[in-house]
Formats: sequence, C-alpha cells, structure tokens
Amino acid sequence: MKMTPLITSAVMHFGEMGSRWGFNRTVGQILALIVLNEGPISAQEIADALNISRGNTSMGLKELQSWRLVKQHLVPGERKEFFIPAGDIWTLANRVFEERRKREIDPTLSLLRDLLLDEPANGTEAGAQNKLSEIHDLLESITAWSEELQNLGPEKLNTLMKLGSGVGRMLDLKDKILPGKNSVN
Amino acid sequence: MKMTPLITSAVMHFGEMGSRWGFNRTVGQILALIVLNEGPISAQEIADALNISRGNTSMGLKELQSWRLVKQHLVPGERKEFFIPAGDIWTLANRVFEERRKREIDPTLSLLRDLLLDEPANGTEAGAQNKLSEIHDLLESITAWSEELQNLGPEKLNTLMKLGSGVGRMLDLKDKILPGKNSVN
DNA sequence: CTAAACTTTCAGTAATTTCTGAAACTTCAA
DNA sequence: TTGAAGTTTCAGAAATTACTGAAAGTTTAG
Repeated sequence: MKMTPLITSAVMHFGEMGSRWGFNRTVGQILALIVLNEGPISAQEIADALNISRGNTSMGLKELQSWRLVKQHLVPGERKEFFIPAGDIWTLANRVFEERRKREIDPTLSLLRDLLLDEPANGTEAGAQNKLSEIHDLLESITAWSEELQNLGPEKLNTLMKLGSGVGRMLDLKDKILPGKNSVN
Repeated sequence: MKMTPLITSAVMHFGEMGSRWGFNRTVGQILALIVLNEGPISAQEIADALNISRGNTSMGLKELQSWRLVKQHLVPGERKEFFIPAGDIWTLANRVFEERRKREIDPTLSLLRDLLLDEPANGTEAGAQNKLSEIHDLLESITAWSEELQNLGPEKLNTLMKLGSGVGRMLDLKDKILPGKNSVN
C-alpha cells in the first residue's frame, strides 16, 4: 500500500475531522484509506500504512462496519480478509447522515415523548413542557423529512439540490400544482 | 432556580447528548437549563443548579455564545449578568446546523480544493483525486443547499418539510413549471 | 480612590477516551 | 489433529479532554 503525498494529506485530514464526524481519528483515517485506495485492502496493510496496532485496526474496522461504511470483500484464493467501501460516495454520505440521526436525534426524541406524557406538576413544569414539545415537533419534522429525502434516491435528491433558489419559487406555485394535497396546517 | 424532576431529566439528557451534538456535557446542560428556564438566569444560578464550578460555567457560557445559542441579557438595576436563549427553538436549531457545517464541512472543502489543484503524480494519485473530487462536489452541493434552505426562512422551510412525499411528485412536474430554469446538468 | 460584587483565566487534577500488544480465539490445509 | 495464518478481545497505558478553584481582572457605587 503506497501512501503518496496526496493520499497521506487526505488521510491525515480525515483523521483530524473524524472526531467531529462522530468517530475517532483512527476510524477516520481507516475510512479515508479504504475509500481512496484502489481495490480491496487488508487489515494488515491498513495497520502498516497508518502505523497503528493491529488491534486498533480491528476495532476501527468493526466500527466502520457498524456504520455500514465499509464492507468485507473476500478475495478468492486469499486467506486474509480485505475491505472495500460499502458503496459510492453518495451512499456513504447518506449512511453517515442516517447513522448520525440515529445517534443524535432518536434518543432525544424518545426521551421527549416520555417526558411529554407526564402531567406537569406546576406552572414551571408546564412552561418547560411547552418548550420540550416544540423541540419534539421540530425533531420529528427533521426525522420525517430526512427519511423522505432518502427515499427520493440520489438522482432526485440531486435534482432538488441543484434546483437551488428555484425551490422557493416552486413552493409558491405548490398549491396550484397539488391542490388540496399536503396543505400546510 | 428550582429544578423540578421534569427539568432535571431534560437537562441531564441534554448533557449526555451534548458531546454528540458537538459540545461537552456541561455545555449541553447549561443550554438546556437556559432554554427551559422561564426568564433570564444568572451564571451563579446555573452553577448552583448544575453543581459545577463557577469557572466551568463561565467557559460553558462563552462557548454557547460563540455558537450564538445564548445571549446576555442585562436586567436593569441588577449588577449580575443574566442569560437567555438567542432565539426561538427554530433559530437555535438553525444555528446548530450552521455552526456544525462550519466546523465539519468547511475545513474539508478547503483542503479538498487545495489537493485538487496539484497535478497527480501518477496513476494512483489520479484515481484518488477522482474520488476526492466526487467528495468535493458532494460537499459543495450540501453546503450550497443548506444555505439555500436557510434563506427560505422558517415558514417556507416548514412548508417544504410538511410536503413530505409531495416533494417527489413536485420534482416530476418541475420542468413543466419552471421550463429552462435550473435544468439539471 | 477604594472596596464590594461580580467575571474570567488558567495551572493543575480528574475523568474520559483511545490505543497498544499480548493472549485467546478461529479457520483452514495438510 | 496440528500448526500456521490469520482475527478479535481486553486490561492496562497513553493521550486527550473537561473541570475545579484560587488568583487576577473588571466594573460600579460611593
């Protein structure tokens, strides 16, 4: 596994960013390496290229698999396990979004649902509950919407993104186009 | 500052989630407290309610201000500084998105731009550059789009979210509605 | 100017997270 | 079956991040 300067820079950077993206430095580096490498790469090669222990590599790969960003790839005739990205860049980005939603939003949504079931004990609690309820609704909208967007699939999503400010204009026309349907509250 | 059980649960949870949201436990707790509290609250009250040192409180407040989630509120006659949320729930969520984009996407975008300027030294680098270029384009789309969405403002954004699966249908009709404009690629 | 009331800073400590490497485990070929 | 080639696990060490509290700083009233 040859680490050219370009690849090294990219891998290092993804390592730095790793923690901001929800995993740690090593995991970020491993991901970058697997994505940028041409063809499958073995755990040992990864450990060597990144100068990390074999154990750490194994844990990193496990985590990347739990994020569904990387998958195993059996090379015929070879005994070792090789790894490749779990899909194209688009798919990977989607997976990161999805996985983060699960970790960052779902638990809160579930707590909020519970808290909103209780009767407020007094005025202070009633006020707090209102705020929590607003947060709850917002998170639900975000969740529902992000699912919606994922269902659109890459092509349509891309169309939508490229639409840019056209989105605003389109919304103005919405009611004429889809009368009655999905009217806003 | 009375911590009712409801508020305590919520504050504790936001603390736990804090690190996943880009700040630390204390900062998450402080934010929750300020949002849920009715009316302005002083640094000292926060420190007492959360059982954290005054110094830590000060740092947490500073960070929340740098995220533009919390702002100072001068109570006439009072010498102390009080704090309130920097806006409604919607605004706060927007700020979190924006701030995270700055921290999680912008630096990568900037690195990628640089790396893509260099001539690839060989076939391996050329292949890696292609991948990096895909990532770059994706991140640019996301950035552009999120700016677009923010410009729509809360009302329209809400309309769009509530539209749900209607978005798909609308896209199918797009070319008839906005002929020539924003055609894809 | 002084002192009281308050805030911020930051060196050191505590808590948490990540990483290593040796031991345990698995798989397969012979 | 055995052992070579590989993988995983996990206790402890290292690195990082967060927190405390005392000292320094700021602001205002008198």
